Amino acid sequence: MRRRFSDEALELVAARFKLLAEPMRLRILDALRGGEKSVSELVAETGASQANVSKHLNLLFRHRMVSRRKEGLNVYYRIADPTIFELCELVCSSIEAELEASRKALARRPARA
Amino acid sequence: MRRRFSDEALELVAARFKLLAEPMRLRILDALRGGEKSVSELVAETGASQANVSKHLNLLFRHRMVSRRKEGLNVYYRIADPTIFELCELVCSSIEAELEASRKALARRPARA
DNA sequence: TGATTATATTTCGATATCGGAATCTAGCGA
DNA sequence: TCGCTAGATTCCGATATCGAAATATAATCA
Repeated sequence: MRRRFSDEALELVAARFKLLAEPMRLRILDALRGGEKSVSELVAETGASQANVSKHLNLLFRHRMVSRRKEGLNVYYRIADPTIFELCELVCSSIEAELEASRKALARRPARA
Repeated sequence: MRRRFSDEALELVAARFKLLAEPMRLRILDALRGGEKSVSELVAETGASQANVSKHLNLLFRHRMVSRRKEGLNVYYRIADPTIFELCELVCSSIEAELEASRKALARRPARA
């Protein structure tokens, strides 16, 4: 039981991953890729309800993944942590590798059962 | 609602992140950093129950994050997807940045309230 | 074959979190 | 001041998943 990481450290890392473990949050983050957007724009772009988008944005904000700026009635959100996209790219290539492996495993199956 | 990613693609990416969003799985993966280990070794090293370790390993295996080798009564697991560690390093530095930002925010508070 | 050991699987209760619906709040304009 | 609009918050039911406990399976050995 010799441990490289403390429980708290692991909790922090896991919490970070958990933020990205939600399709809708990923969609929101992707929508922000091009620059800041208001909540309504994000609602329009994601197809989710306003309440939902707002909740997700708040969560991301509390973890400093996005930052925000108020202008009149609107609130504009933008990506605060650019490592997000590196993470997603790594995961994407990892998934491609996994799918490719699955494909090959299927192809390796005896031609005539 | 112009979308860069399909729903399925986002589900896949989110599922991948979800795998890493569990402290115990991170601990197991970290234990495998040095090379393959048997289930009992992992149980000893993580302090979790055998059933739990087994379940986590199975989940990781089904997603091809680890692979395994049977030898007699033992089953040896090893990391199959090395991008895991890159992911964790990115997240760690991102967390450090977040904590540093929080620290500075605190320090910026008026000296005498 | 029967016992033992390593691992896997199933069941279960507790907990977390998503999305929907309704409501609240703040800022702007008439 | 009133009403409208953008966004935030609260409450709720449904669903997922963790860990614990018990049990099952499989490989080895006596």
